[in-house]
Amino acid sequence: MTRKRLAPLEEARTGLRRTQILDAATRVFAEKGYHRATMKDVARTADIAEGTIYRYFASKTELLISMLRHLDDQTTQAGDLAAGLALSPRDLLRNRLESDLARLGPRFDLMVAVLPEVLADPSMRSRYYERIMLPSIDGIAGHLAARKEAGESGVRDVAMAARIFVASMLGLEIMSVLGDKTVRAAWKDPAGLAESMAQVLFDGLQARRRT
Amino acid sequence: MTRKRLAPLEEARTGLRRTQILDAATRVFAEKGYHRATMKDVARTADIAEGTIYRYFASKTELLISMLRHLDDQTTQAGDLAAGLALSPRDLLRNRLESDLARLGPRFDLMVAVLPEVLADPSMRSRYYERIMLPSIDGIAGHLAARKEAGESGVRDVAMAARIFVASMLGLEIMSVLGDKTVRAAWKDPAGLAESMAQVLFDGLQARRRT
Amino acid sequence: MTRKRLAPLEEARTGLRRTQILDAATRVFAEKGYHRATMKDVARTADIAEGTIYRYFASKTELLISMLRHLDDQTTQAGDLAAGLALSPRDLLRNRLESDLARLGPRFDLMVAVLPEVLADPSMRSRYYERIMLPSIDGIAGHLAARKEAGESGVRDVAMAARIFVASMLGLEIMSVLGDKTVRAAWKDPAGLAESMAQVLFDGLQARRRT
Amino acid sequence: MTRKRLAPLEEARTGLRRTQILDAATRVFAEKGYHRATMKDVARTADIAEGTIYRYFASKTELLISMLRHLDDQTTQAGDLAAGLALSPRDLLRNRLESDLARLGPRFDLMVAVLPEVLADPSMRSRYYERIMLPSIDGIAGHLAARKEAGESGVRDVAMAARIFVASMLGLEIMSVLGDKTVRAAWKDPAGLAESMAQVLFDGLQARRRT
DNA sequence: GATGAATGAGTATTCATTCAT
DNA sequence: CATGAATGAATACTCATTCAT
Repeated sequence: MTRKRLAPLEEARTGLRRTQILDAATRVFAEKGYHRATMKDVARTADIAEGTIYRYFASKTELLISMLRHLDDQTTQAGDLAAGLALSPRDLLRNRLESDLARLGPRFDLMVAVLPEVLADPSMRSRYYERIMLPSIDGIAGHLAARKEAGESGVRDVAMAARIFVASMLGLEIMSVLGDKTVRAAWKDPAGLAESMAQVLFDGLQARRRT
Repeated sequence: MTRKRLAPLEEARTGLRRTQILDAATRVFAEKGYHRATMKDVARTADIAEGTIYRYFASKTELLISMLRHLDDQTTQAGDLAAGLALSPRDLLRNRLESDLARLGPRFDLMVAVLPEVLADPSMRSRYYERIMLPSIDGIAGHLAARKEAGESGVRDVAMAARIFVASMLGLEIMSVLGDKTVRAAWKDPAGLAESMAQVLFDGLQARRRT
Repeated sequence: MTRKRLAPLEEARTGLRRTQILDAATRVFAEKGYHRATMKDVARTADIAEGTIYRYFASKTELLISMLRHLDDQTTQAGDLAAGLALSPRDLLRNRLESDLARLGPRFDLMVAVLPEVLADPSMRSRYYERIMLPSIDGIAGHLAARKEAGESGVRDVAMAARIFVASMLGLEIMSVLGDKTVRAAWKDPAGLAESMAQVLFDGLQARRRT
Repeated sequence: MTRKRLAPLEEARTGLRRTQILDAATRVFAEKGYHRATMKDVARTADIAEGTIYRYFASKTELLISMLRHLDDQTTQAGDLAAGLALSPRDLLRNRLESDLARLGPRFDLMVAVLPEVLADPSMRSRYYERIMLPSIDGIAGHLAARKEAGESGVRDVAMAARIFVASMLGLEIMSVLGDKTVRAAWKDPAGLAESMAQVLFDGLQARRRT
């Protein structure tokens, strides 16, 4: 009863704490890597006591999974955004890229923090793949298929094309993490990057450009 | 002294042991992740005693760095191979892809073993980037620039295009690690994958296909 | 001051709360053991907040000591009860057993909760021994001595006999805690158990039975 | 291969280490109680490093269980010793007591170390009961039954009588742990204690003594 | 050289206790 | 008075590394 009555207040406070901890963890994991980062580091960064973390997250792993869920949510939202639109492939590409890039502020650190451990831990790979990567791929594949039927795209293997598309985004993110200055600079000019990728991915590398 | 006198024999033996250990480490790191894998795991897999590893590698980190150097060497060799050829962009793409795919047997596990930890550890990121990724990028950028000058390619931003190219390869590898069946299947048919990528990356996604 | 003025009301309320907490602690300690039981467990069982416990008991240890004092009081009362009676040894035995068994409802859990920790903690052993066990022993020894003088008992070593008597009761309680079904069943029929013990302890195990 | 060949030497060393650790743990657990004793305490007492313990025992719990097994073995051996003999109940009693007391040197500390935790932990109660207590009880009950058939004992409820017998031993041990000087002194004179118990348990407390 | 037992620093996690509301 | 969120000391356990054999 009392528990339910104070719910809104409590929930707000709980949410804040969770966010506070998640943010700290994101920063620390991104900086030192999941394993090298200690719970003490996270606590210190969040400016709370070690024990407090465990009131909000059952374990270090749970912390990581919650971070994954964040990525998850954002991906879902992005997918929904693009879902209703009937864009040309080129515009889909642009739209997609710009929205991806827009979400990058929060997402980038999150990716850096989460991805290495996801790649390293077999049990997390499938989780990440199914909840985050596959929805992205399927969303794009759906669009491509629609455009192809409408005769606006000549791609033969839609499934593979969508994968190449997503792969190039992921690859660029990793390249950025690795410190490539060209990519990092491009990242700061979403429209420009979108155009570059559109050019390569859409027009291809051949001489005859789209007019 | 003694070291020098027995050099050939010793070196051969030493090389074998090192390879044996490195192979074991690659397998174990790829499977469980660098941190979750213990030196005991590596020793067991290499079928030697724990202490023996330390006769060939100063530390666990050193083991990882040696694995990085392997990737390094292979990349360099591959770069050299392609360096002399004056291919059309499309053929460069194909050539590159097929050679990459050909090196995949040994390289794939190595990537899986090494990449997550490279991404996680700031001090390794630059090492990996400069020794492995940048040479790849530069090699491709050089070709593209040459082709562009020869009027065979209409790419505007050569640096970025090369990065997108490399990024898509990297992204596909990661996707494969994550368990994507489509990519894994494609991986087994190098020529087909090369063609798919050539189509997307070279011809682009637009309606008018190159014929 | 305020404390004194509201004394009766407060005391009553305080007593209730204390009892409520003590009961909960008894149940929880008996079930999970003193160390495995957390203050949270106790609070939850008592249906109050964790912090509240500390208004009535200074610490977890204090809680245990208070439980000991309960056992203490009951033992003293029981001793007093039997003190005035001039029973035959056999009737003393029976009387004693039945009163012990009668007090078992509350005492049994208390014993289970308290004894293991008492045995484990050197500083509590003497406390328990002097306040609870020794009075029991002395009470019985006194009776035996009186009966012996009256020529009604042939026990040589009264002190030891009393100890064996008390030890067998204690041993049976422990056996019951350990799950022995025979003892547990006997426990439910106090008169029967008293008779069994009387037979063994009083008549002994030899062939010639008292009739 | 090599593993098997060095077995005898290794086994001896392993056995020594195990004993060394078990002894230290026994001492420390008996002195401070299982929970208050830290693995560091055990290591320090055994004069080894903390980590070494874990080469021989998987966990602190495992250490305790191994101690239980020791009690177990001793009980079994004792049971076997008495098994073949066809003693009168009184001599059985004596025999039993003396052998129990003889085993007390090693067993006493072990009991003190193990019993409190056994009583406190529900999951260990049954283990202790079934492996240690029940065999003792059954051994004695068997003898009593045999004697009863031979007309040498008039006990009605053999099962209960055996339990009372074992209970009194257990109770005395606990009393000794609690610091009772009379029992401790008696403990040092096994024959005397056996006689006292024989007198109480066998002849009973009544006036008419066995002639 | 090879071995693997021993080491002990390092860490996630628990839980009695405190104190602002 | 009651609450329960916050605290941080305490501790079991792991694992890279060493070194006597």
